[in-house]
Amino acid sequence: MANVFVRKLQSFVNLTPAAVEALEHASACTRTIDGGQVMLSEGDQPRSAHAILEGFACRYKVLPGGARQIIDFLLPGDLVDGHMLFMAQMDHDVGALSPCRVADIPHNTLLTLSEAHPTIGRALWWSALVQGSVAREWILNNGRRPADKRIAHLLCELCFRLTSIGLVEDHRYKLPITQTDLADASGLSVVHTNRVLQKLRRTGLIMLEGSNLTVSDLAKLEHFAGFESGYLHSAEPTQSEPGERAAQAQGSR
Amino acid sequence: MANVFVRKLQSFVNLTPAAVEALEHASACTRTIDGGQVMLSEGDQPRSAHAILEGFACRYKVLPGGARQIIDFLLPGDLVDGHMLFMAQMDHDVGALSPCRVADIPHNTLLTLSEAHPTIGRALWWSALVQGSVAREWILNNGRRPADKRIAHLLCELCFRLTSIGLVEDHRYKLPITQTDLADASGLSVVHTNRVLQKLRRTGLIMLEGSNLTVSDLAKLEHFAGFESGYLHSAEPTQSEPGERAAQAQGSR
DNA sequence: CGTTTGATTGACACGAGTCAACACCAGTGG
DNA sequence: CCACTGGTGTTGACTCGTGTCAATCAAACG
Repeated sequence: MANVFVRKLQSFVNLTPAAVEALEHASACTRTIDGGQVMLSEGDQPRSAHAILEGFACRYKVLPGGARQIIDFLLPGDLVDGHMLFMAQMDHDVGALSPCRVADIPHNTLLTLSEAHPTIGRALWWSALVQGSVAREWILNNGRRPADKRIAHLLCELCFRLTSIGLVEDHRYKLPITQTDLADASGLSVVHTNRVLQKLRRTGLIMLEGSNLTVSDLAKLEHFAGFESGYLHSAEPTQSEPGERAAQAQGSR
Repeated sequence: MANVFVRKLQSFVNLTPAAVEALEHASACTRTIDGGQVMLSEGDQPRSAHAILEGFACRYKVLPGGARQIIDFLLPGDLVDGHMLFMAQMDHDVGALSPCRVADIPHNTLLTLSEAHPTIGRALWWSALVQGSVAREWILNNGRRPADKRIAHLLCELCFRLTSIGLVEDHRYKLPITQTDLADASGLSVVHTNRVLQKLRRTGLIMLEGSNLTVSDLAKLEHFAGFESGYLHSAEPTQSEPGERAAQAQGSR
């Protein structure tokens, strides 16, 4: 019933019904953003927090030379700038990869809610911890895995995260991401990324038609990539009932 | 007067005198660990939090093949496992790089203190946010900077962080870190790390005698590495009085 | 003294980057 | 309706940064 954002927080911490309703109410004010648009820039001092309800976005940093490194992908349910509740200014950019619908929640509101409902504050805190954990895994992935496993691992992570919000259907999910994005996320060049993807397809580990990715044998891909979902600290153990969750996700607009 | 850990939290959030005293009291129970020892392993479920008071440590993850990636360096004042207040189990290892003195603070105590002194909870939260921010910068550094700038950037970060706790004296600081560690942190091989270090020395950017690193012209090194301290979200702007801070640090055992 | 750990070298191999075309498609506008 | 455009994917040829292997050295240590 609640929106993806609230449901995700719920999966972290057991929110009281009152807290859920308050959050739901607070995140009612939404806004859409075109794909390719910049949502937040380095140095920004937003006065409200943003949660993604629909669409894909990403954090990234840009080097003087123009090189870009994607730091994290932001999926429906993710809190974009929770850290801005306390920090002075953004230390990275956030851009929409596809058209996005985001909820705007004023910092005041969020802070007030956190005091009224301690579970909310804890959920936000937890969210920050998980994002940190994911970032650490990315350091490992980009630092010590060869290109093919690196990209495979990234795809596994996306698959896992999308599954938990019911966006994977029949082993297939939409990836509104260009090969350039994939390259910038894994620290490779576009050309090499292209070749690696071809190899993954030839090997039968993935199937790509346009922006639709099919992973017929997830276990095989995960084994190849050395993927273990522990670092995502998801509430549900690996063996959850994806059906039920998916149904829930579909149900809420 | 307070210990490094408390002082660092203070630099994040303005703790009340009562909070400072409570924290100081809570972190009075210390313990020493030999260099090279493992402090925490993946899967551990510690019942107390650990703060480093003296010595160097690092977070790292290990791949099945044996490859190791260092995720972060832990310096005096750093909270090692703040995330374990909420998470089920460690998703990475922590090892001491040099003999360390660490404070053990039971989770119960820390949680109780957080409720009694809201500023403490906020300081811990902030600490998690900063660690996340640092991790994101590492992703950029290891993903998009060439080997020489990568290592230079790492050295800049260490210099900056050590300066803020008064461990840099006369442009020189102790680096109890082997080239293997440096390699594992920057995602390079030991051999190449060695050659890069030689180049940095030849260029006059750094001076290495044993484990003592001297950076005579910090501005030059920072410029070369493209280092900007913003991501460390340090309270003090770049132009602080290192003299005073250093004196403080020396004073407190 | 042997032993061990860390630093250093050289030779060589290979993964990944770069450059430059070209193909394909969706818009877009004349 | 078709030419033109820009973005994305795909290729090939070539270069170059890093990794690997193996040997040597230096310092620390029992």
